[in-house]
Amino acid sequence: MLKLTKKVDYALLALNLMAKSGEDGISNVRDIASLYSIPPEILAKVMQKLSKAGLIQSHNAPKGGYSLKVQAEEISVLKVLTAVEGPVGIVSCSDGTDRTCQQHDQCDIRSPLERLQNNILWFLEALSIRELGQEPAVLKGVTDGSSVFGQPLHHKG
Amino acid sequence: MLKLTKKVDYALLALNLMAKSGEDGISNVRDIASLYSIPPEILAKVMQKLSKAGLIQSHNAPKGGYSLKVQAEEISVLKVLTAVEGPVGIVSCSDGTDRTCQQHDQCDIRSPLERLQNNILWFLEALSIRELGQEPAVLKGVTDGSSVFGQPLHHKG
DNA sequence: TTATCACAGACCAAAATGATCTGCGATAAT
DNA sequence: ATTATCGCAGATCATTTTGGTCTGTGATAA
Repeated sequence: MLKLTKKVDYALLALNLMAKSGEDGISNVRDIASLYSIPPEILAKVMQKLSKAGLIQSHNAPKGGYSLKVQAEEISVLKVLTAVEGPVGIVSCSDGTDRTCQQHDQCDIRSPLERLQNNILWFLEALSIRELGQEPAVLKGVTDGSSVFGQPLHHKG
Repeated sequence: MLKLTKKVDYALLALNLMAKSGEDGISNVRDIASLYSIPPEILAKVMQKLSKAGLIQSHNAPKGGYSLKVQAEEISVLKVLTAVEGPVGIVSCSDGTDRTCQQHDQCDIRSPLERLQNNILWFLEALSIRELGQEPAVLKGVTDGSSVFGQPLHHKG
């Protein structure tokens, strides 16, 4: 529950690798899958979804593969999640998939849960593929205090 | 993906109801299940977990049921989630369940994902059952600006 | 022409989740 | 003491989601 799927993990790993390999670096499915021990067929599907979402550019040819279509800073984790798994919603009622919710009429906790969801989405949108590849030490400098990252788990107690 | 389970939904609904019914209000499974159209057996299990976690107090007798064991302000959504579904982790590697992760050695995105996870957990911990029952208008006053709730979804663009 | 790549979809397996069924134990009211 | 009402416990099954496999097609540079 509240867990990212493996497909998303794979997508993030691949995108992070591509981000590190520079602007026009081309990586193919076979190599990435081999490096991270990912089933090639699965990664292939994931990459296709990222391509359709406009996050990466496909080069369909020998020595081809994929390259980032936009800068790593512009690719948020939320975009990746949405591209791979569809719209994100922590409550089933709020993503339009559950139109037969038995609790809908009596439900009196929707608003706060949706607010909570918006915050999570905001975080996912705020974290870019570029930041994903930063070492903790590097990230630390810009994440203490004002930034949303690196907050303590417990706000009290 | 990233979705709360129905059991958690049920737990939050029940706890919210109990929070509204006052300090020593006792509610039984049958009534709550009936009110929200929840399968009684499911809700029963959920309530038992909440009881074992020390969030509610059981009264095993006729006219019995459950009452809050601690104040609604002290019951965070994270506590509920953990009680009902076990430890929360958005990445499988970080909750100790996946000790055979094929990507572990090569994985270079763990740190930022764990940071992201900590932020989500922090939000879940910051939201209490009491706040869950507040109307949007009521909540709005204390959530604009400094508070973590009610942030805009997009921080840029 | 061919080997290497992406593209596409059907298909199956495993796991998580939701729900049901059955029986037991505690206790207040009668 | 008996009984009806409640929680407690677990095994079991169905459904959905997810992860993975298989087969084949189309594009293109060497």
